[in-house]
Amino acid sequence: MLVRVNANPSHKSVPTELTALVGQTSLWHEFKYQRGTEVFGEAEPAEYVYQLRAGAVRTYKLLSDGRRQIGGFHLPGDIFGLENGDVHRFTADAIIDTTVWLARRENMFGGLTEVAATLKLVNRSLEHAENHLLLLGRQTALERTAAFLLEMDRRLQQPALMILPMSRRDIADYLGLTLETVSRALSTLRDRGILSLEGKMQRKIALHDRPKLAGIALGPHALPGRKFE
Amino acid sequence: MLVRVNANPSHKSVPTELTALVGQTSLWHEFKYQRGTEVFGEAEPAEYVYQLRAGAVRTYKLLSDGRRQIGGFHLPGDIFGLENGDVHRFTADAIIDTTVWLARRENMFGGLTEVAATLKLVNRSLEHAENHLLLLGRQTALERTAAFLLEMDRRLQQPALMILPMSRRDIADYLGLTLETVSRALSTLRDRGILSLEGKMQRKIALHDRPKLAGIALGPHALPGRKFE
DNA sequence: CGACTCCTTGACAGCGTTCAACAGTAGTGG
DNA sequence: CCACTACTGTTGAACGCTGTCAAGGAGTCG
Repeated sequence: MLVRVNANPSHKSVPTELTALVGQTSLWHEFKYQRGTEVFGEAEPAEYVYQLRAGAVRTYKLLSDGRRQIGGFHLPGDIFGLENGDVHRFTADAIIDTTVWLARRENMFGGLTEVAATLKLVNRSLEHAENHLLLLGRQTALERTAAFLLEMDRRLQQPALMILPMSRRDIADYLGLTLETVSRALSTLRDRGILSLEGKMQRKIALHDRPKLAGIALGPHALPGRKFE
Repeated sequence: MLVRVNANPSHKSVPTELTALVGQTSLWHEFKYQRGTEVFGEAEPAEYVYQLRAGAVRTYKLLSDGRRQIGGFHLPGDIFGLENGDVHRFTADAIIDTTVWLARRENMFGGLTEVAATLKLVNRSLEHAENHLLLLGRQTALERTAAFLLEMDRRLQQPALMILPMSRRDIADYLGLTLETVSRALSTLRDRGILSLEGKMQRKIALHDRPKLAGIALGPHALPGRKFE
């Protein structure tokens, strides 16, 4: 039997946003990063804008003793590296083998369309960060895990089988938890029949009850008929 | 004996930013909010830009069961209400009696200078949110409290005596803690000689050892000579 | 096959929450 | 001016969620 697995990345790219940022397509170059390698580092000058073609990227901050907070994951179609201003405020590296298109930021002339397109992207990042704040500050481990799954599900266009590129540790560092707690939360959701963990490495997840998952993500008092983004 | 208490607000206003956003000064109007009243609500259309003249404002999100996450505090000189896009993603209300200058956003013509000034402000909000993420996701109660004090100290221009407008509950909801934990953390810092809590309502704080406080905020492995923003 | 990584699960500990009591202050109205 | 109430903040005690430590299985790679 055939099931839809994740989504076709090419459908997600938004050419309008690209051309608004850097007019000529010819200024974009393809580049590949091996799994685990750094795309850019925190505090480095932000020279390029990236659009992810294939693979996955995580952006994070580190504390001096190694604690890590992942700010977000970038999936095919996403534009990133721009939401940082002139200097990167995060480190970005490839979770799996990754292909990007990149353009020098100096090729952006600072015209109205470019600044407006940048504003739109930065604003989107801000909105994501704001939701992330509520998650980290005020939600339980189970709620965070449910919210993470729903976010990935939405961004992968609700595939029948979701293939996560990131490890349990990555998820934990995104959710402000430990990998053990994430693992336990996923097991709990499995035991409740909301999802099933498939495949040998357990990175394939099938969601069986999205409404119930959303109910968990929104907290105990969220009514069944409630809408969510 | 006289000590410097907080800072003179008027020195903080940045006329350049204001005029870049809305050219004519005449388009700004003064408005007052009583302590506890709402400036704007989440999901409302963002009609105005605000500059805080006096008082203090908190912006926050609520979960359906009442859990609250404060995204930030606005102090005299700050511009806010713009970092939300077309629709407010936070509720904002006055912590104490507050005076603002406001201008209709429709008076912003979307020209290059205005969009560029907006981008700068939104980018600043994003940077703040990103640091907040690390705080909420990966720092302990004592570290969060130390970081909060340093942020306020910096924004009030390191006064000899810091007068906080917000309650322990507000601080807790900003730091993702309970008010009891914040109170205990402050007592711990007092017992260590890093600060003293003064005044009847304990909202006056004098910092005695900023380097040590910074050492706590950055985590156990931060070396003494380390730089911080 | 051996070394390594990734994930799950169990047992236990601890940090922060919850529940509670108490004191001091502000606000209100008589 | 005082009584009354509501609010704010501190502190103590016990609980519980999540972290820590540990073991074991399963997959991958050379």
